[in-house]
Amino acid sequence: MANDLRAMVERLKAVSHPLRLRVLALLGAGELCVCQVAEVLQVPQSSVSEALRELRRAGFVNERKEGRWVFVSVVPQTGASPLLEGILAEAVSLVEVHQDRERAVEVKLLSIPMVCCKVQKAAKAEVIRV
Amino acid sequence: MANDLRAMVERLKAVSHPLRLRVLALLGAGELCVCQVAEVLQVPQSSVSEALRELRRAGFVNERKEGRWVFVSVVPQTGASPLLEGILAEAVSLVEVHQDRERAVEVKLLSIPMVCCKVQKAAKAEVIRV
DNA sequence: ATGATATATCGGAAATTACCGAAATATTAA
DNA sequence: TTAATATTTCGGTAATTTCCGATATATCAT
Repeated sequence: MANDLRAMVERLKAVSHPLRLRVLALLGAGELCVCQVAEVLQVPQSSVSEALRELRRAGFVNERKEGRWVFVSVVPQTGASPLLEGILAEAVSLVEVHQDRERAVEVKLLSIPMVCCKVQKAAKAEVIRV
Repeated sequence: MANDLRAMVERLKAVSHPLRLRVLALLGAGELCVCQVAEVLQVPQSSVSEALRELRRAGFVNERKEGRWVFVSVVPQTGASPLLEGILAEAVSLVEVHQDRERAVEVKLLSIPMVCCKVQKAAKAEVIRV
């Protein structure tokens, strides 16, 4: 990615969004698959997918395919990006981020990813049925 | 300002904009008045004013009134904002920012601020006349 | 007072972005 | 194969943001 002002603005835009910043901050605590992120944050999976696309475009996250799952993580910190460091450092002090990370631990203990999308769909159906 | 995720997103939005990021990075090299910023960056003065309003709202810049001039500067770095530090650290490596800062030195040597708005208006009139 | 300069706000059309359900694609299991 | 699950892309309206000229306000000089 070009090292010019426009490119930096695009990177900033990528995190100037509640969901995208939440996702990045969540991944700061460790790798997750897309469906786990959706389950932790309780948002539509398509929204998570779109958020991750932007974060990838901005060079903040990597992906790793494993079967039908896509695991995403923050790019390794080589000290090459003061911006990313600053964002993560500031984000970890936010209560929402702390809560999301606690919830991620629960989700992982519940032997998800195998069932998390299923869980989301069931929950949605429940809402409709009631 | 509240220390929640929404507030951090608002701060990020404030710099997710070419002009606003340029202004912040320019002020990182030292205090200037509004008209000097407009002269250095060669943009309408109202645009600079609006950019500064957002940067002030985000808590990135301070203002100091002196007569009819408003001098603006980056808030003192107390290490309390890793985000601001990261933004400035990343911005100083951009060629555009380097050029803007060099131009700021010229503008200050030309005994501006007293005449910089006048200069801008004259330049605009010139364009219209030709 | 009048004029000149600096700054802020306003208007409002154009461009951009957000949002999420639905549909498409991919991989695995039975 | 068919079914189930995970992910991405699409559609399309609503909401937001951008941009800058014009206008308003403030301060200083004469």
